[in-house]
Amino acid sequence: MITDPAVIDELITQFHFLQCADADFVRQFFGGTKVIHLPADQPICQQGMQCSHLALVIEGTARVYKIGENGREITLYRIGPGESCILTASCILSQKPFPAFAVSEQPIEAVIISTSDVVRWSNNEQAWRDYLFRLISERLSDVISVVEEVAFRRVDRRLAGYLLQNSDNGSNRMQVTHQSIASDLGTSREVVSRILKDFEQQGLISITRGAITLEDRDHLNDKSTE
Amino acid sequence: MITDPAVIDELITQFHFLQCADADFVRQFFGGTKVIHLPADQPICQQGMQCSHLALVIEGTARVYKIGENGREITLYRIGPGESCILTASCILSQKPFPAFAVSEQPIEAVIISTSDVVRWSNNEQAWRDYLFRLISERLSDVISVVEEVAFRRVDRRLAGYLLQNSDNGSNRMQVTHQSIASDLGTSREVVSRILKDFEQQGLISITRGAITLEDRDHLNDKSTE
DNA sequence: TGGCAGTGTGTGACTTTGTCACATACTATG
DNA sequence: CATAGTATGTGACAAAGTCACACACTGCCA
Repeated sequence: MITDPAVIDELITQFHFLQCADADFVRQFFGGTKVIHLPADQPICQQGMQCSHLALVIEGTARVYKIGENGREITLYRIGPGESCILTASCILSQKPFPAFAVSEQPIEAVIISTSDVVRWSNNEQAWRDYLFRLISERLSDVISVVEEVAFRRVDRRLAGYLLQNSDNGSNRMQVTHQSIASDLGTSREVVSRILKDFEQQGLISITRGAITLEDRDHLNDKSTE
Repeated sequence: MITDPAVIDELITQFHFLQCADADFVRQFFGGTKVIHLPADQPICQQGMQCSHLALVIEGTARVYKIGENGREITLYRIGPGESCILTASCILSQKPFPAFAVSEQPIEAVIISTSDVVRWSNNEQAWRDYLFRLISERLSDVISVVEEVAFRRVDRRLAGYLLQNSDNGSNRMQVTHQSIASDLGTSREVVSRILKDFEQQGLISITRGAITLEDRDHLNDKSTE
């Protein structure tokens, strides 16, 4: 049961379906759910698990990823505020095991919904169902983009794009390890290190332990698209 | 408008949602749709297109794939009888352009549904919405599997598995070009040719122009999992 | 019936990417 | 300030992708 008016307010602004839904559903929603907090770097879902709850993220982010036989990882997509782990929903409704892993990256505040509510609302509440459908469509697009990336684009170009996207546009700095980049891109740490060193020698970035600073966004952009 | 009782019968057996839906919807469905026929190897969707119709496949198959900058292709999934191009539905409902290509492989018989019907039924008819949701969930799983394959598995192993899955289990024969295999796996023709020749020299398969015969399924299976 | 276009396959040289086995360097903490 | 844990560097090699061809098979038409 959620009663804190501040939380209720925040939820209503972040989750559009609560605005579209009828009052009865909204009452049910706040009556049957609760807010949880999760520290950073906690495993959320294990591959093969049966999902017992669905989480709607209010604050923080999670990363959904695959692990290969060799132990390498690749990020499928991230879940941020206003979103939810749609794979979980999909698993609940199709009663299949979760096909990937998920961990919290920043500390997470989320609404927890039981499987029975997920199923019941999916049957009864159009706004809720639209929300799920839209989200899963977006994930499908995301994952298709990942396929395109790994199947066709060279690692150095993907890496250049990655740096541009994930660095603070003002300070041009980002706190990351080569390993974490490799895990996002689905390649190995050594490859990332090599290419980064290349970029550094070309004056595009500078590298320190645990952080990278972009020195020349323009040429990096050329690299990423060339 | 669909009136042929044989077609109606076939549709009802193949599309489960027509059995769950209420009589009124079923009447609407057959009243507002029509059956089309499409020869093999016809483009169905182009990347970037706005989808104007949704097709439910009765007979035949289609291939949904991505094309990379270099012209290489990779198959995301196939659409068979009882299924539909869920990406189309997703595009219709989220009003985004289609993010891939689709072509017919065998000649296709399909039911065509207008976007307005897709949207209206999604709002009103639970059986229909469940059908779409289940299908899109499956596609998401499919595409996640593709990511896993291309990101982590070696091409020779993937190819061995591909041969086992796509050959006739009785005759052990399959009619394919190396190029078409490459396009499914997301690699290049040369790589496929080289590995196939390897397999042939090991006595696992025999190769003729446009066809492959499996000679030793057991060892091929070892190859695919080793 | 021989030539010819279109399609399918083979090959070698080279680049890029992934793997393995290390060495080295930085950082926090007791 | 020693040391364990984490982060990065490196060289040798294997796997995969690219490029520029050569060559072979098939169907068709003059």
